Amino acid sequence: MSSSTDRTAAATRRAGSTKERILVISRDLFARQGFTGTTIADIARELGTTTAALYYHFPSKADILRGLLDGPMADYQRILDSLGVREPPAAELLGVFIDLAVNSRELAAVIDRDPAVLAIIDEVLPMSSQQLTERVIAALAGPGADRAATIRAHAAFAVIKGASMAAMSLGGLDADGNLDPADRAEVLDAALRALYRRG
Amino acid sequence: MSSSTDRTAAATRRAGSTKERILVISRDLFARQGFTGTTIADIARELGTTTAALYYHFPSKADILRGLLDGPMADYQRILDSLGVREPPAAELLGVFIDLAVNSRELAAVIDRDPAVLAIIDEVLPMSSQQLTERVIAALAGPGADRAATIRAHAAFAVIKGASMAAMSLGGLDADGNLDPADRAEVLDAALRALYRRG
DNA sequence: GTCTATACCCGGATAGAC
DNA sequence: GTCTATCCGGGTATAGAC
Repeated sequence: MSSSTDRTAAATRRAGSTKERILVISRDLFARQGFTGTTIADIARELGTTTAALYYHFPSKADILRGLLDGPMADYQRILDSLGVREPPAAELLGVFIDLAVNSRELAAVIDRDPAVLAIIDEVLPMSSQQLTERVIAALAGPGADRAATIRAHAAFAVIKGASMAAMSLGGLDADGNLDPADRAEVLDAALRALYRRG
Repeated sequence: MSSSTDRTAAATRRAGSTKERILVISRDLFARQGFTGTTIADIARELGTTTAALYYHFPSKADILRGLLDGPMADYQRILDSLGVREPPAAELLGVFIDLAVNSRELAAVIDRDPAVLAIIDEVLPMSSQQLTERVIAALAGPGADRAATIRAHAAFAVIKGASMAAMSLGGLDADGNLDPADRAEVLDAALRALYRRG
């Protein structure tokens, strides 16, 4: 939520610049119909212009997606980098990922739903998105994790994604777009229980 | 399976009928590239024929998908129906879903990844696929479940899908395509811990 | 910055011969 | 059952006027 807010005052008119409006509209449509399932005609219609006008602001459909992704991607990258410096406790790391999932909720669904999106991401990323996930799993599973611990790490990660999405669609967001603290705690606890065996 | 199977041993070569080969090839390609990301030409190439030949066996691309889905769909439906008769303990229900996830592993990814697939499914189904999921969540959460219990049910369901996929990609399948019993137990335990609060 | 018009391609599907 | 040839629609993108 830090990187995505550094807009210049000039670029921020009352309703936002056209470029920003396009991003907002696209984010919404991508979330509902997927990236491939959304046409630039859809976006243009919502924007109230023609498709040609869109291309004045963005050189391609893929660039619109990139514009949407680079905020969350930077956040993700920052988390990954911090893992190299110190190993945070699992509870903290899981909490960070809940917040990331909530902040990029419209994109979260799109990302691991559309193979075309994965291709675009991998095009930009230093490492493949699969490697990215593996890095997180490794951090959750801890050093020298055996097969069972790795599976549990995947389980915990799945809880983060699945249960926070569920909480949000159950109406767990306040006016500012933050997850209800009780819901957040519930998700976090479930993830931690999945991660650690009893006893 | 009486009259249709004794039809000319010639039609049933060692590798199976052309129709079956198309299904196998398609399942594979859909899993790797997604449904929308796979073209009829892709399938035809793999099959060693032209696209026109494909249309002798299937009237449309969507029908190929339907051919792949109706097996797992029937399984799913059977589970749903059994819920009406008796409420199985959560551990049993979760176990059933692990096996379903494993048996339809190539399709599992396709199903909740491609919006186009959801549309095709909803076209055939008596209830929407969203309602289907809700039905399972309700069964897992138990009668009179509050908000927190519902979130935990989603968490457990997410573990089933995420962790069994992970176990499989870690090489947890034997020659017969069954999940390693130890892995299965690990996934099931994690799901149960996610579902039930400690104490 | 936005328009009209259109090029261009690709994917699904069909016609009809063999 | 499979082929060649082709249609058709829709989707991205561009040209050029205003």
